[in-house]
Amino acid sequence: MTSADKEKNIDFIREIVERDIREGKHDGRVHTRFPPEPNGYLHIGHAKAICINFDIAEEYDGLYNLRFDDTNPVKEDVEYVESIMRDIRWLGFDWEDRLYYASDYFDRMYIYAEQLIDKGAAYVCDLSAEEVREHRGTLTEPGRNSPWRNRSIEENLDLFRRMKAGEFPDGTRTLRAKIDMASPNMNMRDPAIYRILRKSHHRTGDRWCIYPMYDYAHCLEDSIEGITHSCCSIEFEDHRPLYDWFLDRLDIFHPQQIEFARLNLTYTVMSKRKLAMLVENDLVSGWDDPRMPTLSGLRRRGYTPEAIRDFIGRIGIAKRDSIVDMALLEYCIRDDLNRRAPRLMAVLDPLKVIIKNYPSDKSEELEFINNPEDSSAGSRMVQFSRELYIERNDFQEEPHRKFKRLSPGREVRLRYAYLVTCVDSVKDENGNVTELICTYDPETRGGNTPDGRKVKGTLHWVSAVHSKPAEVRLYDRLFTLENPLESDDFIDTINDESLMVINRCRIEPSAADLAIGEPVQFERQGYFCKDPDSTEGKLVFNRTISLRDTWKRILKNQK
RNA sequence: UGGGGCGUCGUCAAAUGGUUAAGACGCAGGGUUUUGGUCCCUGUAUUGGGGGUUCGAAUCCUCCCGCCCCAGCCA
Repeated sequence: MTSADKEKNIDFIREIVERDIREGKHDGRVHTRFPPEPNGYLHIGHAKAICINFDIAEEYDGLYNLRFDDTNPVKEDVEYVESIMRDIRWLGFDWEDRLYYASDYFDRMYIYAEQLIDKGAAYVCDLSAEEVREHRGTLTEPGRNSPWRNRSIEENLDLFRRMKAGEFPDGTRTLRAKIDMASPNMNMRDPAIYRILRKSHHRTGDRWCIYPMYDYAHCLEDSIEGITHSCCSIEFEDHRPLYDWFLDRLDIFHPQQIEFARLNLTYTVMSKRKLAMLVENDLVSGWDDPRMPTLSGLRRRGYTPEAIRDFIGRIGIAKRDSIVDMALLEYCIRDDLNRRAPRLMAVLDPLKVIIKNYPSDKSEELEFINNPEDSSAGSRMVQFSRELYIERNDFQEEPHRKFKRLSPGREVRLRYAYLVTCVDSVKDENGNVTELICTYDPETRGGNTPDGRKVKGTLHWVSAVHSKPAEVRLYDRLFTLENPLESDDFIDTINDESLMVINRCRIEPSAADLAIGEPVQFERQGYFCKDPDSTEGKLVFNRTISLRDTWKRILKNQK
């Protein structure tokens, strides 16, 4: 692609970045960061933030940092820092040696806080949390100044040092920025910048008993790292004046905070709290349940990083609230997997087929194409024999008008094998078909017709003796509502059929050799991958996504 | 009812006063096909509402309406 062909439409953030480069701001340097708090697992909403920050840095020859924003030891844990790093690497990003922790800067932040006090821009406040709230005012009424607001610099310095030294109990004092208790922006009403908190930190242990607050810490972290563009989600928009205030007061390197809308997806929820609720109430099997929008869940489900990044690229970046259609994500994973997933035959709901005129002591190898979309994927040999399984719903005793598959007297193709005709069926006492009797045409080996005759249907199949049993887990959307939050209680809208386990599946033997998570297409059905629950003797597959199903649509449109 | 932000196809989302208002997904129809898959083709909006400025407005002004965020010693 030449530069003239390049897509001209860029998002507003890239526009800002390009303008800054053009104008030589920060010497044309671009440096971004992704700053998760290590207090939970990453979801696809985080993937958007990661891609925005990291892709932009890459596109403009810049750098990106991974930084853990670990300023609140109450909620944080190393377990999360590990899972976060694993997920980001899985997405395909490499922060090289630029891994940072807010806690690495605690000393510098403390020094900056003393500077703020020195400048008369911060004070130690003895109000309780409750009293602070009372003084803050409301959305429509201004707040009142703290009685401690006009302490001398010396007293503030002394008190702040003693806070650090551990002389005061938790919660008894805070360091506050001295801004404006009447500001229409609540964030500017003398926000707390340090609190006393005796809680062991996962990295600094018990070295500190005071911890900086987000608004104070975050701009400093960005500044210290020389971040040029600090892209965050939109709820921080009215924190930006505070972000700027600290940096201006301290007169240090000043990054630009830019806000964008968070990602929402239909038929799921994205808040950490709500996802946690699903886990805690055993509504899902864990954070990596394949129905979860977490990166670990999507990974286990069989989503690829390429599909997720493609998706993020397609949804664009803007500031308005939106709910992206899950169908777009599904399109992206199908599109990716169609190109790369090798094909396999698997029968989910087996119906026995006897090929009457095929010798019972015979079997033969037939050549199957591994991926029609990728000739380099080659072919494989698959065993054919007298007794086979086909999909139960590929047979209709009294076929629907548009049904193209097997029915009494009709000839269809068994993919890559032979044309067969159904001549009889065996039923149980309830009248259910338990077995089909067919004949095959030996002239049609490979599924070709030397006489040029056409058949409408082509079915997948497995050989009864050669195939292996498997458990298959079919997933559907976790919620029945496009927007579960429109319900009084989103839990009520959980889809009872979001997980369907089927146990008597039969699968082509080579499936046993697949690695955990390796994507495959079960022909005519969908994309699947082996679940970590698989053992030596038991194959377990997750359905990542079904193939598009126009047959289902034909039936639906008829109703 | 204070402040901040946002309203363009069913869903995302371009358009930066002059285009028939991009594109993608979805949906509908058709073609190809040894996967009812893939692929290909066709169709699918006058921009929240009213006034105004202008030769010309989704873009500018104005009034209204609607949605989101903010009253943690969370991030």
